[in-house]
Order: sequence, then structure tokens, then C-alpha cells
Amino acid sequence: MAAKIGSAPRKKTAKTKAPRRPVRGKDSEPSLSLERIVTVAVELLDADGIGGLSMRRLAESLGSGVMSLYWHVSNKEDVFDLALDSVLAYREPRLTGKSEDWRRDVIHILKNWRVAMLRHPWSVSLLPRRALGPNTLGRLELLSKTLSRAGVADADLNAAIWSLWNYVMGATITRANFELSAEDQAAAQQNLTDLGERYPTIARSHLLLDDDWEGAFQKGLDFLLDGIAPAKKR
Amino acid sequence: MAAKIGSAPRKKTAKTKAPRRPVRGKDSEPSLSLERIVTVAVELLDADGIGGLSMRRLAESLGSGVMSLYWHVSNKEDVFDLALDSVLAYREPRLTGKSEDWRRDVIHILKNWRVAMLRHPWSVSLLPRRALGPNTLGRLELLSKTLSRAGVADADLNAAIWSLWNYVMGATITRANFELSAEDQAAAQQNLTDLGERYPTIARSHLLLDDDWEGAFQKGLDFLLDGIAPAKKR
DNA sequence: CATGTCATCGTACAGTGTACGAATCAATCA
DNA sequence: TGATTGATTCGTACACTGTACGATGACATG
Repeated sequence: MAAKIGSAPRKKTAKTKAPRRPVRGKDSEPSLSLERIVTVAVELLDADGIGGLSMRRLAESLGSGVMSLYWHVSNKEDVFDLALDSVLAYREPRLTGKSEDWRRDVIHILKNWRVAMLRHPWSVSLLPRRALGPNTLGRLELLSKTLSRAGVADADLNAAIWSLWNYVMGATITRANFELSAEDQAAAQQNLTDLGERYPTIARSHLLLDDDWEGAFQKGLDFLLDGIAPAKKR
Repeated sequence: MAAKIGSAPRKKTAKTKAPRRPVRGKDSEPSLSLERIVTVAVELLDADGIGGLSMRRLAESLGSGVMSLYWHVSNKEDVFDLALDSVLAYREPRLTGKSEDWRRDVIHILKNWRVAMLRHPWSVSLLPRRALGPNTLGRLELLSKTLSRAGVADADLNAAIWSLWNYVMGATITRANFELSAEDQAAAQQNLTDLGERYPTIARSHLLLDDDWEGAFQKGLDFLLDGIAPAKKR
């Protein structure tokens, strides 16, 4: 699919030489840097969600003036992009590489992806609408390589990748946003009585009450992989 | 899955009797109503996307004061919920009902769902994080009924529904947000050269340049349905 | 010392959602 | 008729947002 790729030429050339000594006095806060900004941004996002990140709060937490941020970063959007990608870094032991284990590998990759995003629920609502950062691309590359090595026919490769991506994104987004407070849980339960008349099938299957997310994710993934498997070139 | 269900007791009891005559003078704007608010909100969203809807603009377009809206609606969130659900209304000819056509039926339902959302791209970013409105539930019910009638085993029913839901949501979100301006397209193309070194498999398969969204959606759906089909009770 | 680039920051502006309380209206009751 | 009640509208005000612009200082090099 045609897609945005995040490679904005940051701001200026940025550090051409040494990162320049700490500018502030000895005991004061260390000077600003992209890394520090991103780190603190992620902390704020983790703590208070997407609404918890404002440029002012970010600056305050960094002990700097608000507008100072704008030298390192061109936008608030930019902060989001960076925070998102930083959270998607992939550090994992190498995969088996043996092609008969392809299914285990794929499942591992996708579960890890899901877990990484659920650890920072804000990332879930961010990812779909943003450019693909290097870490996202890295994960896609890994998935792609695994499937290819598993023998999925070239003609089906892209379709397989995208359907897995779509599934993981959908499942993760759904999961992250249906996180329930206790009152909501109670309300849903209560509403189920009059719901039963209008939506009998749903009500009967307890579709909305079951909360084995992990198992559901696994099962759906199995369906999908079952469908993809025959697409391997024989 | 445990989930929010949108059934907020609106504001007050609302119209207990007749909807009360138009309050304003003859030539002036008609008085406010939930319907009018939602309609105009959708228009604004269609025109300028999510960022284009502010309470002030909404009020202006309705020819009313800003705070008047808050009598009918408790929140801006509320407006979003209502606009979203209104756009997801399902009007379609009855399905075949014959169980051997279940696959065609399911595909029809899901494609229709996708199209409905893509017609109002803002809805895509809204849906995942909101309560399930009546229209969403209606669509789920329909899907559920179709699968059930097709003979999918009860034990697999929920998993099947959620995996289809996840897939459709993921695919639609991805599609809606990778919509490309011409410059982005060009940029992506250009970046592909140095991309080739870091992400060879992706680069080779043209994963990011292919833009047959329709076909990709179909193919992935086929994978999934192939996987689900054997889950029918034999 | 002068100059130029890097980096920081204060102020100001236009915009946001909405709390609060006052105003207006139609229908109802005395 | 006049008084009362409740439904509906709306103006003002507040706290908050992202960021444009220009001033200010720090440092390295001439």
C-alpha cells in the first residue's frame, strides 16, 4: 500500500559536531535533547494518556520553557510520532529461522507487537493515523521475512502481511479501548436485559461479556493463519 | 468481550409529550433538536474532518448560541457518539438467508460496513474508542446471526465474530489513514532507495506502494473465512 | 573584541470546551 | 386575568490549548 514514511529532516542539521557541553549551570537541569524530550513525553503519556500530554506540561517536566521545545521538534504531532516509534522498538531474541517453525515465529512476532502496544495504550490510538516510523517498518520487515522464508508465495505475500497487520491492529485497538471501568461493566450487564430483545444472537452468545481477550486474539490468529497456510507455494 | 454500550439517559426526560411547537419566529431558524444537531455535525465532519467540528462552529451553523447545544447534548463526546452512530445506520436489502450462501452474505455485510465508514473517514478514527451504538450493535447482530445460521459452532462463534470485526476495523483504519496526498506519494517513492538497504524484503515486495486496497481487503477476508469455514460444526 | 550560529525562553494571540446563571418562552394553575 | 412552573436558549467568563514572533544569552571562531 502506498504509505507515508516518517523521515522528516528534523529541524535544522542538528549537531554537526559534538553535542555541545551542558549549557546550564552545574546543578541545574541538563540541557534539552530529542532523547530527553521523547523519554519524558512517553512518561507523561503513560501516566495520563493522550490528553495528559501538553506542550506546557512537557516543558515543565523538563524544566524548560515551552518554546524551547520547538527548537528540537517542529510540532506536537512530531512529539507524538517520536513517542510512538520509541515505544515500538523491538528487542527480542532472534527467531528460530527454521522454516518449519514459521507459524510459531509469526505468532510470537504478532503477540509481541500487541503486547508492546498494550503496554502503552495511548500508542494504540496513535499508530494507525501516523507515518510508519523506523521501528514499525522494522517489525514489518521481520514479519515479511518470516513469511517469505516460510514459503508463502510471492503473489500472496503482501496480502498475507496486510491481513495480519490489519488483524493485529484491529484486535489491539479494540482491546485497548474496551478496557472497562467497574461501572461500565455493571451498566453493560444491566443493559443486557432489554438488549436481548433487539439483539438476541449477541445477547445469547455473551459476545460483549466474555473477556478472555488473550484467548480470542489467539483463536482469531489461528483462523487467519489456517487460511494463509495453504497459500504457501507447494 | 465486556464492552461499553451506549445508552446514556440523554439529558432530562426529553419530550414527554408533543415535540413542542417551533419556538422561534416564523422566518427564523427552526428550534434546536437532537436530530438537527447530529445532522449538521455530520455535515461539518464530512466537510472538514475531525478537527473541523467545534462547538462554536456547530452552533453557528445551526444559528444558535453555543451553550444552547448543551441542553440537548451533555458533551462534545456525546456529539461524536451520535454522529458516529448515525453514520453507521444499515439499510440494505435482506440477505439470502440460505445457509449455503453464508460466505457471500458475510462478505457483503463486511464490505458494506467498510464502505459506510470510508464514506465518512472521520468515523474510522472515532469508532474504535467509543461505546457501541445501536447501529453498531445491529450490524454485529446481523453478522452474528449469519454466521450462526451458517453453522459455525457455538464454541467458535464469538471468536469468529471478533476476528472478523478486528480484521475489518484494522483494514478500514489502515486504509483511511494511509490516504495519500501527491507529495507524500512522491516522498515515499523517493525514500525507497535507502529503504531498500534496511528493509529489503518490504522494498522488494513493494508492500508500501501497492494500492489495490479493495483487492487486498478481499484477499485477507478470504484467508480469514477459509480459516473459519472448517470451524463449522460438521 | 566582533561576528555568527545554536539554543533558550517570554509574551501574545487566536482558538478550544464548558460552568454558571440570567433571560425568554409556552403552558398550566389559581 | 395574573402567577407560577418548567423547558429551552444564550452571554459571559475561565482555564486551557498550540504555536508565531522576536528578544536574549551562550559559545566557537574570525
